[in-house]
Amino acid sequence: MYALIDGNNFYVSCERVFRPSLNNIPVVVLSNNDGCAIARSNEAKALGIKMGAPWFQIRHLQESAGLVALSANFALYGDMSDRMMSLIGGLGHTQEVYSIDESFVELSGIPGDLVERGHRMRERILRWTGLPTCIGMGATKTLAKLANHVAKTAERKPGSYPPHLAAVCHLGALAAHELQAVFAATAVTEVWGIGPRIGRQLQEAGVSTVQELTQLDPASVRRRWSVVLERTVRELQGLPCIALEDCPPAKQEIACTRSFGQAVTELQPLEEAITSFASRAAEKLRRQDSLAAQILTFIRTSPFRADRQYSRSILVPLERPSSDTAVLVQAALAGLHAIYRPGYKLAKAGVMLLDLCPTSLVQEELALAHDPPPDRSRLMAALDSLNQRYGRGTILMGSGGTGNQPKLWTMKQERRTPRYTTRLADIPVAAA
DNA sequence: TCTGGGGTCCTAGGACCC
DNA sequence: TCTGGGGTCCTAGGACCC
Repeated sequence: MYALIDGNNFYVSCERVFRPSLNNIPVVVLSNNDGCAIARSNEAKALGIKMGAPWFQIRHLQESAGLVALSANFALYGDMSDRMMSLIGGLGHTQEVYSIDESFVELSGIPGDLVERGHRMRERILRWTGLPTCIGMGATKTLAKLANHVAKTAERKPGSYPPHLAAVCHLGALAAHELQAVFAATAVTEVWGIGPRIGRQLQEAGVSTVQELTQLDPASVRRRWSVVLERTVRELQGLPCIALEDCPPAKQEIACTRSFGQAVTELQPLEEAITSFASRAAEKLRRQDSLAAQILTFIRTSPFRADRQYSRSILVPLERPSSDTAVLVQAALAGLHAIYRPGYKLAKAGVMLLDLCPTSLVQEELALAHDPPPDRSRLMAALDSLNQRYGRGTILMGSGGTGNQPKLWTMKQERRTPRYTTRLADIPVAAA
């Protein structure tokens, strides 16, 4: 038995904890670069704002409907997430932190009324962190996800499901006819693992509700679609096919990519950007104690513009696996020089570290032709601790440009709230 | 004017091996 | 005249997730 707990409209809810004036009004949180809406309050959803809606298309709602938009404040959301996750751990034996706002919890053998336990957990999270949540429970992870969808929808849209399923929904506790009614009232596109593409194909095959999906034969689903969809069908039928991952595996690739605040055509600002992306990626790599054997650099124009398009990437193999910022930056810049062409309005660039392996498993080599490169792991450790203590960007590679002058390529963040919980200077002051 | 970032898994097809 | 079968590894691309 599994539970899935997630924060309602998570980023918006984090902002509301520190700015109660945002309660009961339409609020969206914008993606990096203030590009599009990535979180919406219920009031914003009611205005018809879709997930991912470009900001320039909805900004008129500021005047006409009192919409408030905020730039994403990931330092705040990450810290609020840590607080919420540590509470959620108390719900069962093992916990998988699935995303910034979701956890699966294994519930087998937990005595007592699970629905009541779920309601108590919601109340505790709300009282201790200020964050509203919903909880779904079921025999498999896919059913728990589905139950969570039912819990949220029943709360937000009265009449869509029986009211006693709001906020906490345990599919395993329903009578058979009640479960079938829930399945019949839910579209296949709400199922975890079914995206727009497969959803369309299912509907063309006459399968539009979860109830119809659960009646398909898994083997035929595998032949017609794939083993992935077969697992989804079996999970909906109650057979666990996806295990809980209580200790997250090391990443197999690490990326740092950004859209620019404004178009870039010159090489020099691109070098600064690529330097900073590679440095940041190297930092993440060292945090998981791994080395990269290849690095990919890419640049591209905006596919939304009518301008001449340019999009290229290049994979640069390293002589030996490394997590050294200088080595990775140098390789990334070599890649950039190979693919850069003047005259294009570039909108985005990025760096990806590939072919990762744990530092402890790296293949040693015979020093035949020349001496091995100097070991700079202590230098990197010092760099990381300085940047952690005094703030990101305290120590930079020279090709990243000096920290003082404003950079045209950095992203737009015109509406970011303070880092209330992670910077001393930003801690809110309570008036007496 | 203006459209995010960071991941995973699966499959098909080519190259190569014996 | 007549040219196999079985396997692995790698890569690119598709689909999905939040």
